[in-house]
Amino acid sequence: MAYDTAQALQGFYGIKDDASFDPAAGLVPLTSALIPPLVAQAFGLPTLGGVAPPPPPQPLLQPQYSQSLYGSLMNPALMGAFGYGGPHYATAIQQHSQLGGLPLSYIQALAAASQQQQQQQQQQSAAALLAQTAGAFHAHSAALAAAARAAPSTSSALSQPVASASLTEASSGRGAPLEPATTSTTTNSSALKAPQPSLSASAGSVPPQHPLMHSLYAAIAQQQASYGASSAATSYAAALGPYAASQLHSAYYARPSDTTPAAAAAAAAAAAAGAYGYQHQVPGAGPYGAAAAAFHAGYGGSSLDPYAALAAAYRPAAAPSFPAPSAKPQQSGSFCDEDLDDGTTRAIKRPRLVWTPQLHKKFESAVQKLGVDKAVPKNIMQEMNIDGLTRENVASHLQKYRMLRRKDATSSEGRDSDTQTVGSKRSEPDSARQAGPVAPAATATTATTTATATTVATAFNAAPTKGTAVNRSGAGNGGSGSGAATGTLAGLCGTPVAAKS
DNA sequence: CCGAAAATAT
DNA sequence: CATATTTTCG
Repeated sequence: MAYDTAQALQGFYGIKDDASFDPAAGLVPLTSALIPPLVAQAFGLPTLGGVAPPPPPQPLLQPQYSQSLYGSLMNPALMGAFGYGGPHYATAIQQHSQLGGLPLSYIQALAAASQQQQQQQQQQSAAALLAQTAGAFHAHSAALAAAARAAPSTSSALSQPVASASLTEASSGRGAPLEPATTSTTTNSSALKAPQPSLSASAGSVPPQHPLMHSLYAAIAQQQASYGASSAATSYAAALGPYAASQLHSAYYARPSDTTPAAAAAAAAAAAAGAYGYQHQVPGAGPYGAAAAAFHAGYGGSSLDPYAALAAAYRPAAAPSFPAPSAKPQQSGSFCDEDLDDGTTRAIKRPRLVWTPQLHKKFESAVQKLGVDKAVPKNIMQEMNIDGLTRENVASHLQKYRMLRRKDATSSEGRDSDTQTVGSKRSEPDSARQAGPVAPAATATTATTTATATTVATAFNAAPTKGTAVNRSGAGNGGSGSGAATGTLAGLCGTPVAAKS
């Protein structure tokens, strides 16, 4: 029988009650199958495939502490802020972690997971491995950015991602190093080159770097070299292109409010998990992490990525995310506009918005709140008040929404219609004083509330991809009907916004 | 700014 | 290939 990831995870989670392992605390377990040997090696971890390290009885770390370490480990910038290299830091690591400075809890997670996925890992083909490696990179960047997002006093400076900055600068090839693969067909050639400079750059020009990071980059570089000519390199490179992009993006998503180490860890973990296709929606995990993951998942989508499917499948379950231009007007400008630096940096495309159920819910209620005739993009957008959401986004969604409604109305409500006119909405059932030019849809839409609502909702919530029936288990919030999810929503709405207008 | 249709991305 | 989202256009 097929290996049940959901079950495995569940079992995994069941093992501990300790806060250190509580996903809600921000530590999302990464299973061994998800951790490429390469990474393990770079981090000085014992080979996970072989000897499964016995899961230590109890975590020694204070959850918060481990999270901090985790976060800092993944983020050079953060480490700088933490005064990495200082005696305090060193001591802390030495004292609390036995393996390469990784938080014990993290290691434990790997260990536990490895026991369960050992088999699988052994069977992985070279291709899968490759894809994984790429995925790891991706995950790393996601985590990196996510962590950076919460860097204590650095957050504001993050609008100009440290790493990415050096990446772009160093990769003097003003060509299109960071180009996130414009056309799928042209991806190959250009993408093949992109990663090269990126790697060397990040390895060399990021000042305060944790030794482990060096190892990682070194290992990856090495790996890359060995794959250099093979066709496989293509996929690897392709996967790496997004690496740069995702890093830049997530940095832009930085939110001033999200500055606690815990949040950082949560975000980092979630992001990493997401990048791996493990959009395991953990209750309480920072909405930002989830959001980031959702976005990043979109970038991991190499057809060779074994986890791409999962990522896709999970995407809708994640908290809605938006390229938050940030609350600060001064910085917000830099978002979608191209950096004028010196031509080395290219404009970054705003990531595709994913209309998650939560987001759609907001949209819907906004539409209801406003009347039929007031429900136009701009108003809806304002009503929703979601950071980073653009009018275009709404307009588009509205178009689709109306389309569905119309279709639905006509098909299921042919004659008796109005019976349901129920006004779950107030404010203008009869204010149809708009005899004018208005849309023909108006009438149809007004009625059928209930009937269509369901259908529409369904249509909107339907998961995009097929495949992977795998776990959706723990997540649970994918459902449309159920309430909850409020927490996430709360996290979503934040500062008013922006985007360029 | 709106809405529809074309173009892309997934 | 079908959809979801983004862009373009009137």
